[in-house]
Amino acid sequence: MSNKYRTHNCNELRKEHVGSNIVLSGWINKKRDHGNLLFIDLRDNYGITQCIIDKENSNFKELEKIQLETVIKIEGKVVNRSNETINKEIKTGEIEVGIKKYKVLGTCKELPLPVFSDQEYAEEIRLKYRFLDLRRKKIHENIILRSEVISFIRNEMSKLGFLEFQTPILTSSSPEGARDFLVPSRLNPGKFYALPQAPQQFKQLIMVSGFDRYFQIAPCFRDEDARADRSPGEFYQLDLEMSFVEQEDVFSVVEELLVSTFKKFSSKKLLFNKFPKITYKEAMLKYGSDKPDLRNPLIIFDITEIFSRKDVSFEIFKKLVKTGSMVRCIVTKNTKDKPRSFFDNIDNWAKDQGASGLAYFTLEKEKELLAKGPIGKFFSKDSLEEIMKLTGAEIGDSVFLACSKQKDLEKITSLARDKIAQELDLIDNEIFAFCWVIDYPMFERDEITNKIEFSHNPFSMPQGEIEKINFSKPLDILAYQYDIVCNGVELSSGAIRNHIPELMYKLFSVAGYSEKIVNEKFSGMINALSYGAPPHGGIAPGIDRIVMLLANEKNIREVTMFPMNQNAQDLMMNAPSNVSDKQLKELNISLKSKK
RNA sequence: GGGGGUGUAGCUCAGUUGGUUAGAGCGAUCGCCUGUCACGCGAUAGGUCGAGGGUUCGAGUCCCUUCACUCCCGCCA
Repeated sequence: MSNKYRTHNCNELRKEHVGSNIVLSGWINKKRDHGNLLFIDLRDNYGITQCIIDKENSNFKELEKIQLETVIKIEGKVVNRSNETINKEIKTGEIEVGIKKYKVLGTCKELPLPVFSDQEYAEEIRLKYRFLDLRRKKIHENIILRSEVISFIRNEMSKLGFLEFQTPILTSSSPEGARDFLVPSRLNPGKFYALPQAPQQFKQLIMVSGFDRYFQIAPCFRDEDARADRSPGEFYQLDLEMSFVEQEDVFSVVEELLVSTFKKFSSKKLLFNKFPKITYKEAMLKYGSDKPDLRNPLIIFDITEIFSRKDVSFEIFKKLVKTGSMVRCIVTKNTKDKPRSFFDNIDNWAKDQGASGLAYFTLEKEKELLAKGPIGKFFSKDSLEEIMKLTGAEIGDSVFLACSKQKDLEKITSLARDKIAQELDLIDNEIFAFCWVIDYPMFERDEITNKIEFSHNPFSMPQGEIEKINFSKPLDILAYQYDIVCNGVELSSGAIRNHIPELMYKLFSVAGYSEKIVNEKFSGMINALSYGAPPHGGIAPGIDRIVMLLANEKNIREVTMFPMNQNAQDLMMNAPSNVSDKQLKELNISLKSKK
């Protein structure tokens, strides 16, 4: 493409263009002014071309004064660079453009943050001037990567026989799950739409409508507090759903897709091409978390039984165990020679995390097996042998122990597993370790209210033969509910859905919802399921997190073009903002207090 | 809602035990410089030390309150 702005882009010119007259347009990335000779690095989306002008040219004085990031058009001639002046860092580094004429296309004020630098800047300023920030190399490339990943996924999904559909953005609020974003309805005063937390019900309705395989790069809106890996407001999922499938069918589609995506867009190795399956229960025991980082070789062991032995005299733990606490431990290989500070640092760190600390000892053999460390003396030789049997620990290894009630114990051992692995540098940053976490429980008991609640998704299919499910023991019911985890990041969750209305009423009644309420809140769904629904299931991998892993970023805002800050404000667009009284009146809304 | 961290020039940061007129690099402005690619050299401008209060002869520094940003917990079916 050649027009009045350019004959080439800023990454196109090579040796073979030497001698030709060309037109380039772009931003002034950097100037190097030698007084009688001026270098200008002209930048566009594609790259950088060095342009040069000297005092013989009448434009020289003006160009010397021009601000960085001004958009200009340059007419000139491609010239060869001598060997010593070739720049191998850029693709156009063998040539430069001798400037004949130039024109300013867009002026630029003094910059609030430099564009050409690789330095890190405060997010507040980056988000306020996001359009400048996005010109910077790294984030510019991240956003391009995101585009390429999405278009690759679209293409793959299409090849796999999935059809892409859009679903409504204005929908109804649902009682389960996260806090909704609400939108007042002008035509229905006092009533509200909700933005979808996910197209969950719609995608099931698509299956009931007879479309066999659906996908969508779907925006999801949840009004919850932010984290580094969680944008406030909105995020994107690769939402997909399939009819007449079992869990394994969903797994094989998603594995194929993720393996090809990660192989295409990253040089890091996949630890498993076939993702291992870990049950929820096993994950909580061995890793203390339902999003285990399998790059980390450390495993948590339950050794509660040791503390009912007579030859163990660690009374603090023994007393706690009698009142229902458990003891779990992490074994580190060959750490007997680590300095005392290593152990104490971890102990102190655990205290900072709100735990009572991490007790530890090291297994050593002098005349006979013994435990060294502050609590070593409380363990007999036999009890140590039993611990070694339970955990696979060997002489020279150290054992870190925590004692608490199950939930706190899981949390602290999970954190400790990460912390200790970091301290010992056990995590290989150059791999992706995927796994499935399966067999989630259908229900859980709320610790505060003591009520039975859905633990994940109320629309999931319970496991086992439907006639034989024991609803009087709801906590034992498992669901066909699954997550994909990669490097400790929860990438997606999905389920085989419950397509049988009677069964759904039963499950909802366990969680305290009457048939009437279910009919009211999920009328669309429950009604649809009563008119011939196919068995179906799906999953929804998070696009932002996938790109985050591929771009090797720890913060989701580094792969999001226009993110909000932690307080869900858009500093560039000034959202949220006040609205006029007229708007409020139309919506039949009055504010309690106005600022 | 709770805990941690940060806040000093347009940007990135330094600032000792509380002690004179708060510094550096980049950027800006002006001058010098024809082969740089983080060009170099010289000069100038630029500060409510986040805000408010307190202690003190004296506060960027100590104390209290508060605000903003960020990380974490809660929350996120």
